[in-house]
Amino acid sequence: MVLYSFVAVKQFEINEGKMFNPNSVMQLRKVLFDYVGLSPTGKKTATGAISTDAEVLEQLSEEHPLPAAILKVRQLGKIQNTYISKILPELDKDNRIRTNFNLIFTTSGRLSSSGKFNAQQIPRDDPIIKSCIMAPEGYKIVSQDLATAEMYYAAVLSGDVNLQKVFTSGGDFHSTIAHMVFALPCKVEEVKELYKAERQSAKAISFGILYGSGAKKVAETVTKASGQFYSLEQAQEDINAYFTKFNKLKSWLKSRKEFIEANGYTYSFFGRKRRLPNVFSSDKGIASHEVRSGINAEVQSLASDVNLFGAMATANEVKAAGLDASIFMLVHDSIVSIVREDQVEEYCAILKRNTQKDRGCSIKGCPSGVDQEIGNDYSFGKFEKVYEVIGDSFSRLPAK
DNA sequence: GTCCTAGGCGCC
DNA sequence: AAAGGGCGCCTAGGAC
Repeated sequence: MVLYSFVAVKQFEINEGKMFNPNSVMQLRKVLFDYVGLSPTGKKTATGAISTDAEVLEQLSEEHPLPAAILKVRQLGKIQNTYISKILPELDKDNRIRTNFNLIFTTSGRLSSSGKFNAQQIPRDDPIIKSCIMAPEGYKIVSQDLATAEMYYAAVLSGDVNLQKVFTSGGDFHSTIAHMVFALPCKVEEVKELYKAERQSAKAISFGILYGSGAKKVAETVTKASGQFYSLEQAQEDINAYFTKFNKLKSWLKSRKEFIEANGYTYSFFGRKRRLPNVFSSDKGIASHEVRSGINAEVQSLASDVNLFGAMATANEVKAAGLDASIFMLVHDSIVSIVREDQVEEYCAILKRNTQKDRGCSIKGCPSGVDQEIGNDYSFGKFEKVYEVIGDSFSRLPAK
């Protein structure tokens, strides 16, 4: 194993009298900062200790090859321990694995999944793992998700007509936003290649709004996603431009913040109460965190509820029509089903219609978009270029 | 052996 | 001024 040929690791093992365990954060800190002599990046954990997370290791890998080796150990270990070695031993006699979908555990109204196998954290870009979920002979797997669901409902709730226009105009969501916000002198379809950085900026800001993040986080996200340094000042400038264009969204966010701060709770569109007592905390950090949670809850709850209503309505209609189709997973904004081959077309139409139904929270004349995929397994045939060969070994390629 | 926290990381 | 929302599971390490 390459890891154990590093001088620093050998020295650690001699001095500490034990084998280096790369999964131990405490041991890793010693090796990186005491034995290799790297300088901490400044990033700290929640409790104030020196962080060794993926972002830190990526940064440190510019100084020394060891951090990259640790990253590799973590990536492979995650897949091995969490997925591969979990699935086979937990199979029932019918070769299926059964999990829990918890209906009342989350504050937003989303389901959660737990037990033998968390069905809501299957690696999205790993076709090997995803292809383990197979339809039986004569059946297909149908997966449908709501396109940019939370931004759609942010547009509905805020009543921001400019933001709603992004959905009525069709086209790639983040490209359209970038095109509008930065007044890009090209067609929307050209944004993806001509104005990559602007699109990434728009995307990061959109996500940032849903989560309540600021310019610092936006700058970090864009820098990481683009591989190009993107300054705090640039991020702030872009955020300002964003809110200039979507000023109704801005005022809605502000009014929700004020309501939450004044009342210590909020209600989602369909009437789910979210209690937020920490807004009254004297700790400003805790109080502002609570406000971010509250604003996010309104959007997340609505998007989730719409998906759940769509799933229930679909199940009812499927039952009434006597179709051989059943939903076996819900992943927050997606519905995954198993459908008899000859009924897939009919099923997809039912699913789409029931999901896009106007429940009093749609943009007029523009239902939320849905994306459907159909396949023999959950990888939907995305199998190419999973491995590369390195010498006499092989390595998993980075996802997408 | 069980339970807990910390740190990290998979998903939306 | 700054502020990343919601989950569950992995291992390490320590308390009991």
